[in-house]
Amino acid sequence: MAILIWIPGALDLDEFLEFIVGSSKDDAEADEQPLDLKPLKSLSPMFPTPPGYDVSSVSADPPVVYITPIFRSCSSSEHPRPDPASSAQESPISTNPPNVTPISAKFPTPRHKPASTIALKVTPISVKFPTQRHEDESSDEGSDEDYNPCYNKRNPPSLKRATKKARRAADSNATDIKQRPVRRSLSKELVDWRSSSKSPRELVEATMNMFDSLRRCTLQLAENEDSSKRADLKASVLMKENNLRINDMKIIGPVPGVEIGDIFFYRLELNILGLHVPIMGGVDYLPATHVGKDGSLAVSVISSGGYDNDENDTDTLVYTGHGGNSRYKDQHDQKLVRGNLALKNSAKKKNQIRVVRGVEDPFINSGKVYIYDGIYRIEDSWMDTTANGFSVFKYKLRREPGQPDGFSVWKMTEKWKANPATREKGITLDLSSEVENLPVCLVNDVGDEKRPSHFEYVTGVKYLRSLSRNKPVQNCKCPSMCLPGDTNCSCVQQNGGDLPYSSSGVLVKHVPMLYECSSDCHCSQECRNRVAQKGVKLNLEVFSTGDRGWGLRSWDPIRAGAFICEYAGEVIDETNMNTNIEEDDYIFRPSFPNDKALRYNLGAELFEEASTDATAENFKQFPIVINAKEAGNVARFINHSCSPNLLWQAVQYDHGDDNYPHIMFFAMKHIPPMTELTYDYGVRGAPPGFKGKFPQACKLRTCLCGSTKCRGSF
DNA sequence: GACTGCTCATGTTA
DNA sequence: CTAACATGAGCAGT
Repeated sequence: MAILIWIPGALDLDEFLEFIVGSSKDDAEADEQPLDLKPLKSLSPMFPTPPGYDVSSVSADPPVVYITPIFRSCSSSEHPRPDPASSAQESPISTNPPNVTPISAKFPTPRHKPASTIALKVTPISVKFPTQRHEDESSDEGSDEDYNPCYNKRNPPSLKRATKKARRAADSNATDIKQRPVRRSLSKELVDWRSSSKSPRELVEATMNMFDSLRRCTLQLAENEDSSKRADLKASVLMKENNLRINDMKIIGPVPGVEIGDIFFYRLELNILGLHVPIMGGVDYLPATHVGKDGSLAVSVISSGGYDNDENDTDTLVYTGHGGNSRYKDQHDQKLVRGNLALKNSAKKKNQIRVVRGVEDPFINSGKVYIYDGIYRIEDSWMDTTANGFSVFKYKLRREPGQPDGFSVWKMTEKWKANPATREKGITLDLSSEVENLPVCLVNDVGDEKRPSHFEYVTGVKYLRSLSRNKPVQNCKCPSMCLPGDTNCSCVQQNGGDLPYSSSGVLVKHVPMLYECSSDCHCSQECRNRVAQKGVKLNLEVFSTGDRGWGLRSWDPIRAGAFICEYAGEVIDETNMNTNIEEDDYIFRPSFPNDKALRYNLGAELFEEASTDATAENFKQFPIVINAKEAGNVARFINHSCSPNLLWQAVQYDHGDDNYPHIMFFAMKHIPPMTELTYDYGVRGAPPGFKGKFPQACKLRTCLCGSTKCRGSF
C-alpha cells in the first residue's frame, strides 16, 4: 500500500491515526533495540486529537489532508534508489562523531521497515520514529490519479552534510577550549519529551519550546565566544540533525496542532513545524514530480512586505509572485516557474492554501512577527506591470469563511494601541490611574459587571516588616553595561557566569533566583541586566472571562521569555500570617515543584554537562505569600491554568534578603495578542490522596481552565 | 547523490 | 534611521 489518504467521513482523524499507529506496533516491537528508552509499543496507542482539535472546523470543505507517501519515486530509473543495505549501515549514529549530535545517541534507530510500516511516516508525529526518513520501496504506481496532491517528504538530514558539519564542529571543539562540554546523554525530560504521548497541539508546543530553548541557550553560548549570532539557524540545525522537526510531509490544508492566530518570531519556526517549509521563499509548494501530470501545487504563502502586496485587508490577500528583484541581479520580468507556476496551478485547482502574515515586531527593531491566518484559496490571478516596467504575477486569495480570527485580531489591537479609546466595551481607559508605564484598559464584552471590587493600584511590593540587612545588595563596577562573559562583573558571577537575559531582553533560563543589577551597581539604567525592575512594557487589558471572573491579556504579541509583570501587593511572612484567610482570591503563594516552568529550560540540558543550578532540587520554597487584596497590580487578575503560558521567577534587585524575592512573571511560550495570560497556581493545602476525593474539604477549587491536561482542581 | 541557484532572513555595520 | 553587506540553510531542479 503506497498511498494512504485520510478521507474525512470514512474515519475520523482519531481513528485514522490510531489505525496508523496500531498497524505499526508489531514492526516497532520487532525492531526494538536495547536502548534505555521506553519501547515503542508504549507510545501512545491513543494519542492525537485532543477534544478541542477539529480540522474540519476551519473549512466548509472537507479538509484536504492528503498524506501520500511517495518516496522520491525510487522505483523509476532516473532516480536510482540508494542501496538499502548500505544506507542501513549509515545510520546517523554511525556517521556522527561523538559530541556533535548528542540527542540522537539514545534514540532507537529502527532499520528499514517492510512496506507496511510506511503508514508510520504519514503520521504528523513522525518525530516519534526519528530515523525513518530513509524510506524503502513504495512503488507509487497507480497513484498518478487525475488529482493526486501528495506530500513530498522533506529532505532527510543529509548524512554527508551532517558529517561535514560534524567535522567542523569537532575541529572547533579541538581548537577552542573555551567551548563548553556538550552533553552526551539526554536528560530524562528529553526522553519523556520524545516518547510520551502527545496530542498534535502538545507536540507543536513541545517542538516550539525545544526550538526556542535551544535558540536562547545557543545565543548565550555564542555571546561568550566570537561566533555568528544566528542562533535560530543553529537551533534549527540541531533539531534537524536529531529529527526533532515535525510534520515532515507537506500537507495541503491545516497542519495538525497549529492553530489560527498562532504567532512565530522566526521563519525557521514555521519550517520546523512544517507550516511553511522554505526558510526564505514566500511560496511553499508540492513539486511537480510528486504531484502528477497536473504539475506543482502551492500549499502555503507568506506575505511579509517583501513585495508590494495589499496588507490591509484581512479577508483577501493580493499576493505578488516571486522573482525579478533578486539582490544579485538586475530587475527583470517574473517567470512562470517554481512558486509562481505552483500558484497558477493552484488557482485552477482551487486547493486550500495556508497564509502566514508577516508584520513588524513592535519591540524588536527590524524584527518580524509571523501570524498564521488559516486557509485561503486563490480566486483570481493575472499579470501586472511594476512602476519600473517589469511584469509580475498577481494572485488574489480569499480567506475561507467560518475560520477563527487570526490576522484580524492583530489589526484590531493595532488600532487600539494607536488609540485606546477605540476599544469597544471599554469601561476604564486606565485601571492603573497612570501609575503603570502604559495604560491598562478595563473591558467587559461578555457581561454587565462594571468593575472589580475596590483595590489600590500599586506597582510594587510592600514589606510588612523590615528585611534583614545582613546581606548587602549585589553591586557591580561595570562602567556602562554589564557584558556577557565578563568574569569581573559581580552581577554576572552572582547569576552563575551568564547574564540571565538575552540581548533582546528575554529570560534565558528559569533559575532559582535571578539577580538584576541594583541601584548600587555602577552600570547604567540601560544595562541589559535590568528588565523586570523597569516594570510593564506591554499594552495589557483586564477583561471579564465570563466564568472565571476577571482575567488579563495583552494587545501586544509576546515572545517566549518576555517579561510580563510583577506580582505586587503586601508581602506577608508566612509564619506570622493568619492562616485562616477566608478570601484568598488575591493571594500569591509560591508553590513547588514547578515542573512545568522547568520545561522552559529544555535546551540548557543539551549544552551543559554539569547541569545548571536550575534543577528542581535547587528551587526552594519561599516563606512568604503576597496579598494583593487591598493593593496590587494587573497580576492579581491573572487566572490559574493547568496549561499555563506564564511562569513566575524570583528576582532580586533592591535588597539582599533572598527570602523575600520579587515574584516576576515571564512568558513560557509565544503568546498571541488577546490570549489570556495564566500561570499554574499549584496545588494548595491538599494532602496527597485527598486531592480529587474531597475537593471541598481541601479548599480546592474546581478548575475551569479547559485545557486537555486539566487537573480538575487547584 | 552532488551540485547549483534561488529565496518576502537575520543581524551587524556604515 | 536606512541601506548595504555578510552569512547562511533548505530545498527544488538538474
